[in-house]
Amino acid sequence: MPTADRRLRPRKRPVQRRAEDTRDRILAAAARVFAARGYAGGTTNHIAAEAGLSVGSLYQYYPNKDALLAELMRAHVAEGAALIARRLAEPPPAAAADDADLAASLRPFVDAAIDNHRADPALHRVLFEEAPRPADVLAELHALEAGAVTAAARLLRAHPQVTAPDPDLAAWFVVATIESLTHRYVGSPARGRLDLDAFGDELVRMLVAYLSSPSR
Amino acid sequence: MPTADRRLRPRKRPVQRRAEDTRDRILAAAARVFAARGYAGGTTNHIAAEAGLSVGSLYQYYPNKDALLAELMRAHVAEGAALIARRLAEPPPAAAADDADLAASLRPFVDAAIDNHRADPALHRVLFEEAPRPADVLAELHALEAGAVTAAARLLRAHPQVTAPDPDLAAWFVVATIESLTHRYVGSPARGRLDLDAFGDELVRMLVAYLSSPSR
DNA sequence: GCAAGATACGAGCAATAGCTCGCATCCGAT
DNA sequence: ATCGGATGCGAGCTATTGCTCGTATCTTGC
Repeated sequence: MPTADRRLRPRKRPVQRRAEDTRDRILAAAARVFAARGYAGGTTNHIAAEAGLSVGSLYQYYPNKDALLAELMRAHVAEGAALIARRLAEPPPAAAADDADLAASLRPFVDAAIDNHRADPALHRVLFEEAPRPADVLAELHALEAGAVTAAARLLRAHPQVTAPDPDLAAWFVVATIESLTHRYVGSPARGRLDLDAFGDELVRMLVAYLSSPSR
Repeated sequence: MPTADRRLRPRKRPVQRRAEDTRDRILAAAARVFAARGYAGGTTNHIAAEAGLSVGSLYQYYPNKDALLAELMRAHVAEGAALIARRLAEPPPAAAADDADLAASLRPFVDAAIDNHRADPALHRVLFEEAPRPADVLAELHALEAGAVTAAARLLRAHPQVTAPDPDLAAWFVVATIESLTHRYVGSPARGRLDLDAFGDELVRMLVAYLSSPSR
């Protein structure tokens, strides 16, 4: 059983170039091992071996197994945030009809979600489902989601064809739907019958229909 | 590390009344312990203690830890199947407009999903996210989902106001959306701001909008 | 009341995990 | 060239886990 609460941050700052490489090698190895063997099955000895190092070296840079996991989570979350920021920064394609406009606005969110899952679905699953998530990482995650919901709500308010009476609620639904369905899609047998682009198209279609349906 | 592949079925059929009670007590204790401490953290000794028994007794009825998990999964899946069957058997409320009709048809699926998650979200999470899922249970799960998709597709074809060009694809989206969003909802901080009924209503609204949106 | 099987017990075994620590090796500043 | 700190090593300690097995207790049919 892992020793629970210690520093989850690296125990030592590398000062030589060599050490920095080592640090990265360990983290990369951890990603591969966790993805392949799961959290419980991915032992620190496996990770060290995969990195071509001894356990001792591993523990010079990471105080315990959970620290490795936390670092991977942080990296993945940061990458996700960067991904969506980049997508949003892209100039939106010229708008045509109203619906097309809304669809174009939603597309960056969908594409970002797809990108974030496509890279390494197995690792993603281990990080955000199987593994125990330390409180601070969970908080970071929720903050990220809250940010996305806020951004989505602002976007919905700016689009006149959005008929949802409560944009905040609708925004939560939009974000949750994108995240959840993408996640489910990549780990589903349905993937065989439907390629990623078609999936994204259909997802956008559903959201547009939901948001611009005649109000009640 | 758990011994991987052995019989996952109980090792001994109880013949006395007392034993049957014991079997049930063990399973109930396992549910509580797994829900509270996760899969890895829920040890067989914990479970035995929680059941007020010794480990030896536990192993008279379940050959190993994974068998307990498999049994819980089977029970949960069976309950889910029963739940949806019951909901579908209920006489649908009298139809009004077309949209209301479609909404009424979708409602049983949504309610069944909500029921299935509401009972014990923590256990549900452990069973279907954290824990290793044996192949046969996974297959059973996929079969259940495939069945739901088929039923949904049939339903969609029968509803004239459904504009989706590909009912099979739409059916997958409907089932995936219901399952995933419900799952996400029960384990989300958003739950505070939105009660279950309102959630179900909004979910149905989204699906109706998606399915009956003007075709493109 | 009694035998025989069913049930329950729990100390302890074997396996394996996370992690330490004393020592070897390497690198860079002087 | 050398010296000191940074880096790397890996046998092995400690803790814990899943699980066994010999024994004790209870139930039931006669």
